[in-house]
Amino acid sequence: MTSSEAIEGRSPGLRERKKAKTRAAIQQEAMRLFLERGYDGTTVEDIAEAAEVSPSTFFRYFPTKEDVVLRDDYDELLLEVFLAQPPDLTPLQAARAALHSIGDVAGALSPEERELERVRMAMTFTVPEVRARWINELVRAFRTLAEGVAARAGRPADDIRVRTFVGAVIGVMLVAMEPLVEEPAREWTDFLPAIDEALGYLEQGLPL
Amino acid sequence: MTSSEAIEGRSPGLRERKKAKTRAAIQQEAMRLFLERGYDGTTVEDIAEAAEVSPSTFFRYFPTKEDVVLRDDYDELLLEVFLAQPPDLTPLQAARAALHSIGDVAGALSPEERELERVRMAMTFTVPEVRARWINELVRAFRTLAEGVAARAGRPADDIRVRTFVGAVIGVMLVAMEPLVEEPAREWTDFLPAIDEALGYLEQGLPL
DNA sequence: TATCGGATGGAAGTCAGTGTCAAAAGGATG
DNA sequence: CATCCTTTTGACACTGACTTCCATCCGATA
Repeated sequence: MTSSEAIEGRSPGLRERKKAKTRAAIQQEAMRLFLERGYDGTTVEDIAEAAEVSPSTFFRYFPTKEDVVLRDDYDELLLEVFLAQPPDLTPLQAARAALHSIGDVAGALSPEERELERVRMAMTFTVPEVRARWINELVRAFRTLAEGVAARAGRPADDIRVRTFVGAVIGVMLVAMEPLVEEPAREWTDFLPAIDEALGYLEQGLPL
Repeated sequence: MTSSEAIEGRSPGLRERKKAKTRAAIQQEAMRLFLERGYDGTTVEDIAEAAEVSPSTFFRYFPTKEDVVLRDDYDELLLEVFLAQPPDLTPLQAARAALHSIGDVAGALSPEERELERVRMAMTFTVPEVRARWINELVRAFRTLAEGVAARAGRPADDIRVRTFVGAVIGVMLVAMEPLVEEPAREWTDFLPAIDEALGYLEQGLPL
């Protein structure tokens, strides 16, 4: 047991590695097919076949078809980065700084990863059902973020002002990225300047 | 044609009246069953049977099961009321005034209508799939609202400041009403003060 | 009343998602 | 290497949302 633990410590073991590979293959093939035949034109069975697994295995990895598009690892990353910002920044400044860091991370991705992210985002904004569920993800992510903001502001997480702040940030990011609906070919990082500008207006009390 | 038009002008004709009645019956029975057995515990077939129509007719009136919950006539009402506000108000003041007017309208509803609205709202916030799609409705409604804001501010509708404003208002209303998730028995009008307070913080530039 | 067109019911089919069970593979132990 | 246990997998059957198509019915109009 001791030696095996050491091996697992270094690399996650054959079992885990295989799972990760299967998950990646499913997502990869799904995006390829979505791009080729569209989201609705691709059945779960098609994806399973392309990824060389059974349909039931598909659902073991992704609870719904939408989750193949939605599942990513950036939400928690965003939270970590936000929490790691210097404490002397205001919450809004911290949020903007965190966004820039995430943008740097995204910029350093390999071409394949970038392409996968691009298609993911295109689907997220283009397919109505997926977009609807994505907003839930956003709310959930920022609900966690509210705790960070609350800690930073020295207020309880259910404080109306904290909640208002978080809600405004959610809404602003949403509309700043909304042009993606019309231009699915763009990457979301293209919209970082727009988000930043919008957060700036928020900081100024929404001048009109 | 002339006489029939006159009649239609007064009352919409038997056919239209029957359709409205059928639509109302489906929604009514659906809410009753949802309250009784829960959303997932009620099939479309159950609803159709209770409303004495065929399942195919159900889908002619409501494209999806979720739409039975989401379909209402208040979105456009809210827009009308907003546009009718005196032009000397700022957009935010006009939004708050419009909300109050809507609250008055909701308060004047008959007990049956109130109850239906209450269940609608409870389902909207409680059932994940429905809530996800509701946010889309909200976005769509406020996309129209953006035009009103733009006109009021003397700016184009795609101006980033206008969009930011609208996005912030969406987000703020969203989180202000979010406690409905925990307390589905409440009516949404109970949250008007909270929404109003939140919009106030927005006006002040999100003090923390 | 006769006729036209929209609304309805019903049947058959597709696809997403769930539950179950047995076979296969992974990994630990002797 | 042989064995045993656990996890993963595939196959099957089933439910429920939603679509399509066609025969039928009924309100509107002449």
